Amino acid sequence: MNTTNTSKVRRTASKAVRRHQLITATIESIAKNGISGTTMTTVTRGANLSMGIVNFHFKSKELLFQETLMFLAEEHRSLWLKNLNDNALTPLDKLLSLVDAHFHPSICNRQKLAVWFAFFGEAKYRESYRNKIAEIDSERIHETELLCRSIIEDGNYCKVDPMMVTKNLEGLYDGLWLNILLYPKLFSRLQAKAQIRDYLSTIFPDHLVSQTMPKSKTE
Amino acid sequence: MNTTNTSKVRRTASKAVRRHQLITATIESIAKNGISGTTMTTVTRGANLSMGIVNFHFKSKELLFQETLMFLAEEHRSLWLKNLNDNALTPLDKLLSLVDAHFHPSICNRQKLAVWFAFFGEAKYRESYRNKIAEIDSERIHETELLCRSIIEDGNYCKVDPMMVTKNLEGLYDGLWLNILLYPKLFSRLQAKAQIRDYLSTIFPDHLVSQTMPKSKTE
Amino acid sequence: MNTTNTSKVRRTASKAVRRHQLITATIESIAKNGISGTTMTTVTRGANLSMGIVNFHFKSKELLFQETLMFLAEEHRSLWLKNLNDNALTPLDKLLSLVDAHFHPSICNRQKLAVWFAFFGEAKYRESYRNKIAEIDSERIHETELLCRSIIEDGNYCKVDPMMVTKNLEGLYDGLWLNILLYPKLFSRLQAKAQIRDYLSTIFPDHLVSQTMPKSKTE
Amino acid sequence: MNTTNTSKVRRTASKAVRRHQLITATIESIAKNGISGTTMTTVTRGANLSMGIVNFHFKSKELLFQETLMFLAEEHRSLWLKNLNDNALTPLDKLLSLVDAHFHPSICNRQKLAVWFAFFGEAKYRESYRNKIAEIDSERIHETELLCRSIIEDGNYCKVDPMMVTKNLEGLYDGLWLNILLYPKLFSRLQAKAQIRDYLSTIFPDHLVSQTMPKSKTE
DNA sequence: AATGAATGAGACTTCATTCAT
DNA sequence: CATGAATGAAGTCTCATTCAT
Repeated sequence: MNTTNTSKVRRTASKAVRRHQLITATIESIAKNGISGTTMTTVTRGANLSMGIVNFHFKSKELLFQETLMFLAEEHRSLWLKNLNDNALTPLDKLLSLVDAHFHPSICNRQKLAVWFAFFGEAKYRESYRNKIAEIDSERIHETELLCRSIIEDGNYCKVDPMMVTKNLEGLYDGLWLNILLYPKLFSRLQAKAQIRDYLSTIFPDHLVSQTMPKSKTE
Repeated sequence: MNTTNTSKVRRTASKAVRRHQLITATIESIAKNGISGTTMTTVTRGANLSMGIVNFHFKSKELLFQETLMFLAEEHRSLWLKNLNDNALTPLDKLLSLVDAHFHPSICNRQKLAVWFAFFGEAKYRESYRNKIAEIDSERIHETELLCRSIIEDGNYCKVDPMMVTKNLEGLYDGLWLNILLYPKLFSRLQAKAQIRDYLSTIFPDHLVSQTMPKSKTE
Repeated sequence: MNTTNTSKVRRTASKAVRRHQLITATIESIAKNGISGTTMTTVTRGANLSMGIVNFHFKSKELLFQETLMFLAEEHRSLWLKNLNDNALTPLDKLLSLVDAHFHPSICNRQKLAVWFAFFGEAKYRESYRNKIAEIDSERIHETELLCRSIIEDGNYCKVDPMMVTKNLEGLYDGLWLNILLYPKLFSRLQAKAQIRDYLSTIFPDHLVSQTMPKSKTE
Repeated sequence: MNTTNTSKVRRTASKAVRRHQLITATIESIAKNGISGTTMTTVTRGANLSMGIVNFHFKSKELLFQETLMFLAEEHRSLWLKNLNDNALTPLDKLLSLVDAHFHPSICNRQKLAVWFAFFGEAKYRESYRNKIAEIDSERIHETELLCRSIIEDGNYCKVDPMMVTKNLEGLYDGLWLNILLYPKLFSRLQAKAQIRDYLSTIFPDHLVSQTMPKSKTE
């Protein structure tokens, strides 16, 4: 890094700051107005910047959206990845930590969920998603399967198929997210975590004791 | 191209026919172009009709979309409702039939799924969804819970919470739908059914025998 | 007339009836919705008829409007013409009768005034107006001038210019109509008649005695 | 064509300039094409600008029209108001100046008259008119009445009702405007001024000497 | 004669992008 | 780097007119 030329450093920093500022404003706007209601104006006004700036820092609205999607994906990945390499944790702890990452307040809030499903909902962004994020999903699926395999081996659950569990988990993540987004009064992230724990306790009864869901416990 | 009517013979079809024709074209267009890529032109061209006709039969694009959503919801509901009142079926059969309804080819195909998630993805249509379809969802959740209760009672599964199972099922429906939509190569409706059966066989072991998933069997 | 062929007579009658029905509906719609808010739909719905019928009885919306304008002009003309050839009346009586015709309830009501000024307001209808109605206006101006000349001669008002009076009267007709249309709370047709009488009493003091305006006298 | 700026030099004019430019173009278009023939295209093309600009500077066509009406009203008001507070003038001079303001070339020309009557002719703009301009009209009527009262007192015209004169004047303004608009060959603003002077000379014979109308004198 | 579903041109409006400042 | 006025393509909707019935 050129640490002597401060102006250049500042400029570079400024650039990253602007981009982050715009991505944040994009997330807020999509959550509030939907994808079709999100315009260059809603984004830049939300960021307190001028209209023309998006085409300067990103090349087009299209690319701004793609980078927003990437930002969410990376943010999510870095969260569930955090405890995965911690050798002090058991496979079960790691798995539960991975589950919890999906329902962490920094990920599972109405704004972010709204953006995820906004992208899921549009054919062209699904394409983007597949191109850019499939790898992250594969990685997580693979890690999950390995963890399940460890737990199965450890508990000698001969009838449990690790891939089946993995895919059920993947399904539950998305489905519970959607339910939380659609019916926030009926579904919550705490309950979602409890539900998945309940599921896992049925699959791995010797590792996890089934317990009744917490009723409106504040975290 | 218009395959049912030749060239000029297309004036003055019944109102219901036109409306259905336009709803079908809307589903096709949303699946192909996404909601934001679906215009009056894509819809009417798909139906081989003129632009102005949508505002004639529906009042606006907005209402066309709402009625399209309602159409899907009713179609889905009538399918899962079909076997629910058949007294010859056991509660388990009914529950499995309800599960299968979600993955019936007439419901769980790329076009229809694309439309469902298109509506889920836009804030304003989520509002529509809640207003119009919450009742159908409540009804299904209630019926599912009753069936679970019956099975639990019958099998004396004292540790199983019927509501927990119900909510897990609801989550799995949506989550597996999304996975099928996102990664059609990796997830299929047959596999989805098998996964849910696997889940249920863990919950209700005396009713359902766990079995390995069929590997890429064409239906 | 073919009085033996009743069906034919009825048809002919029916045609005139339809046309009148549509012209009436046009007047009502223009008064209510303005010219730009008047569509084939508002007209035909007002007449309780189907959309296509205007293009049958008139050739186009344009011609319907022109004939509506003509209808108003003829109706107006026949009213002010009525007493003009009555030899029992003095010139002054005839003049006053002509003035009163402009403020007769069948002419000077909000609906009809709205239509007159709708046509005055649009360049293309002003053209129509000039082409079709200029002659009627000339006729009335000419008659008015003759009457003024008679009264001037009779009263020996040597300083009064009959053309000046005529043009002032013509100006007052339209101007008071407009004021009635714009500010119905402040201006009324009774008051308008009184104003013009007041004006005439100043011009022809020996024929008309100046009198204070009637205050809210119901006709 | 754009005669003030050459070719490309037209970006970023001040907001007030653009607004005035568009209002002027609106007046020109309404005069030429009528209100219903005035579109965003006719206006912007007349101003040598792009279509989208109207919705940028005004919010909608509707608001452009309302501001155009206000512009005319203010322009008119500032003209007739000019001499009203000049203490060097007699009440009669003031009254005549007020009359003349209505027939000043900057006000009483075919373009402006066409726009006034376009607004008078449409129900919805009459409503606008009442909401926005009634106050200006009341102000003028009040001032006129005061002037008449002064003149009556000064000349001891005990039989003259100041309100009656005022309302006749208001009627004559509009009526003569309309005649000039409809029959420009037969009616002129000079003649209109002469007519009103003639009327006033009959009402206030000691202040104004009746004189024969000028025959086609060019100004 | 009459109907009204269907057409399609054209209106208003929105908005991503450009570019002079 | 940043601004925001300006552009113009494209979208939704209206509506006079047509024409099979």
